[in-house]
Amino acid sequence: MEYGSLALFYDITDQEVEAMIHCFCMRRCQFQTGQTICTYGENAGEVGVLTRGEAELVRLDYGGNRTILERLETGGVFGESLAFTPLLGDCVEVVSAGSSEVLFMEYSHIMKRCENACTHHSKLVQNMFRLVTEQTRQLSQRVEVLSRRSIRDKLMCWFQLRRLASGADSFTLPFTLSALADYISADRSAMMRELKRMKAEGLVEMDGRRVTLRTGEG
Amino acid sequence: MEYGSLALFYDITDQEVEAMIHCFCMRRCQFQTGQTICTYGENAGEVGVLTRGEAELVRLDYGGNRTILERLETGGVFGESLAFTPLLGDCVEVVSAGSSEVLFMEYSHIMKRCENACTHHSKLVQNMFRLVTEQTRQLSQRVEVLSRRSIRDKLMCWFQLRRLASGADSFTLPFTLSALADYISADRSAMMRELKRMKAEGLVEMDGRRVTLRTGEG
DNA sequence: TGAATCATGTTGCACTGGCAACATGTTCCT
DNA sequence: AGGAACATGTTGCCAGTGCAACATGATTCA
Repeated sequence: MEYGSLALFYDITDQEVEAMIHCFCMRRCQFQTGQTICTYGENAGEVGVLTRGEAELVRLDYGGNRTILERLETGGVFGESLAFTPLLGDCVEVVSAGSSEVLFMEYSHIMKRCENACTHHSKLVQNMFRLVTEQTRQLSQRVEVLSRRSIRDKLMCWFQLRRLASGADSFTLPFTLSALADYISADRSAMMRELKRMKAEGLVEMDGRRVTLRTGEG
Repeated sequence: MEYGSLALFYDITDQEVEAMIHCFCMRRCQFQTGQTICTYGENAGEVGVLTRGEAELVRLDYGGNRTILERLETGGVFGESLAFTPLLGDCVEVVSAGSSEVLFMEYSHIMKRCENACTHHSKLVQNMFRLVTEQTRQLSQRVEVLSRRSIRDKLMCWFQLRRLASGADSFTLPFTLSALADYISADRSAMMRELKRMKAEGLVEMDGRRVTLRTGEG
């Protein structure tokens, strides 16, 4: 097992990780498609790392609607203490997409300074920090987009963020148009309509999921 | 100076903080009302702590609109590496509200493990971690609210989060109704209209900024 | 290969909510 | 006390958007 490729264990040797697994009493578990990896509300003090496979952070609200809050790739971390507080009546859980493997650990164990002040321990904390910071960045970008009033403004805002990230006026959507509608929290058909208008006005060009912005730095 | 009361320095003695100030080459600065404490884009590697006073994280977009992204109290931390990436053409800055004092430090200094593996250093990292985690929670709540389609749903979602936080069906708005409209990213007058309807339907009661929810755990 | 499921694309209709333009109450500053 | 600046409250108008209900192409699975 190469742990080094996982962001959480960056700059920590596999031996050190093995030592921590033992020292922190981490649990390693396997999951299959559709299996619930964890349910928020239970084991709130636990943090998980996806060491293999993919998973989805989904919410089931009391009306039965299913929302994908986040898609987790290998290396992704999750845990109630890290982010989402479910609304009363809602249920948030991490579900395995395909076969996956997860390493569970106690949040308090990570944060508590251990007696022997091991180097890898503080590296772990720093890595965790980097991951949470990155998530914060993602979230504030989403807030940025969602706080626009119109579908057009939301799209333009998001496109500009993508352009900034890609460094070029052309970039490829990282997910489907339906998912984009979810992301900007708009009706899909209304979004399609607006996209069509924007294309007609020459604001953007689109070829499948390839987007080209035709605006100055607005 | 009692640093212990600041969340960033929790569980670190004032002597240790003083030592770190020296060791990390932190800069201490004073500001008056309206003075710019820092501008995102410059000194991206710096983190600041508000050791006295209050400040606002504001955005000026290219159209000249001014948005308050966050209000910082004493103990608040800010820094580009922690959150917001300004859109191209936008300008994000921290502005002092009243007289304030700020301690600046290098992000890399905090994260880099120092040679002498000092205890207070890793405590600092842990505290910083807690702060960022808390911010993540705030942001995901805001996303939660903003992703609702209608003003009514946004309000109800936010009210329910407040209820959850306060533990009672009654709670007081932490800011003005105008600011609430900004928070849910809706037109103020439209929000007032919707609030009136909700009151008429008996969903909520309002007396000034005192809100009472009249619903089961929806 | 056929069926099922999903993504994309389109349109009509109804209504929400953004905008502008007010009035009044409250707070704060000089 | 007078006035500026702000918070609250209200209304008419209508563009934009959500919703429902389709059609068609793409992908997946048995």
